[in-house]
Amino acid sequence: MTNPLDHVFAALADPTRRAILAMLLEDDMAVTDVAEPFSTSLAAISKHLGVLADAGLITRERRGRVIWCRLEPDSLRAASVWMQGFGQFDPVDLDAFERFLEQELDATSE
Amino acid sequence: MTNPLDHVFAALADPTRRAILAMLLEDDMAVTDVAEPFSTSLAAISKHLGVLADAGLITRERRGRVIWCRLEPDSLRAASVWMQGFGQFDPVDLDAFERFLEQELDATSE
DNA sequence: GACATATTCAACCAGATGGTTGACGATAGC
DNA sequence: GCTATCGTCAACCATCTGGTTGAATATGTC
Repeated sequence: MTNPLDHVFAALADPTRRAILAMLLEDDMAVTDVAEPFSTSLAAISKHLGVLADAGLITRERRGRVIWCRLEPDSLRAASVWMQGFGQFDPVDLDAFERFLEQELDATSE
Repeated sequence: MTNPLDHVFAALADPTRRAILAMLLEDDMAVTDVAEPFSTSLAAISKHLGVLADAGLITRERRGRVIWCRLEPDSLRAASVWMQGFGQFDPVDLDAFERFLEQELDATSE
């Protein structure tokens, strides 16, 4: 009834969550470390991580006291295929991608 | 403050709106014709079209009594670049895209 | 001008969303 | 066992969202 794409796109619609994904692109992170650069509460970030996990965009694994978050890029495949089908865009332009990430991270820290 | 990507992804998060975009992929359409296959009210579809227009995904042009809706695929480019940057996915797989569209349109008519 | 068609607007409603704070459960270290 | 740390849960709040219905606006036709 609810399409997986619903959850993926809804998860991506929030700038905080996109910033979190960008951070996880670098490396796996503990929840506390994910929350550190944001001015919102840890509980709010925990909720965001829940939304990302429900969409399949990340997985969380407890190791001792710490819960590690890992990006699951394959979960974006369906959504990416959907969008490419509309635009028939050029192949991956990583320079443009870098620019977007910087722009978004700047906006986050404002 | 609000990123354009926010609006694009939020617009794509709704299955009715994705179905509308798929319909417009075929050809430009009048608002009434867009609404026809859906069981919701015309006013609801009009709101969806407003969301899509705000995100830049469609444009609307009045010609006489009728307002024509046109897909603006270029507006997906930024979002597509963002996603491809994460997944480094294969180039466009149009077969997979067709399957998604069919799946979504089936779900819409249920 | 009167009427029909096409579309939006306004007011409303129920439910989701993103945020907060404070309490709670789980684990590590002393 | 006590205590500090990591993270979630629960309750609450304001705002957004997707839907409705009925009125309003704009255009075409007679």
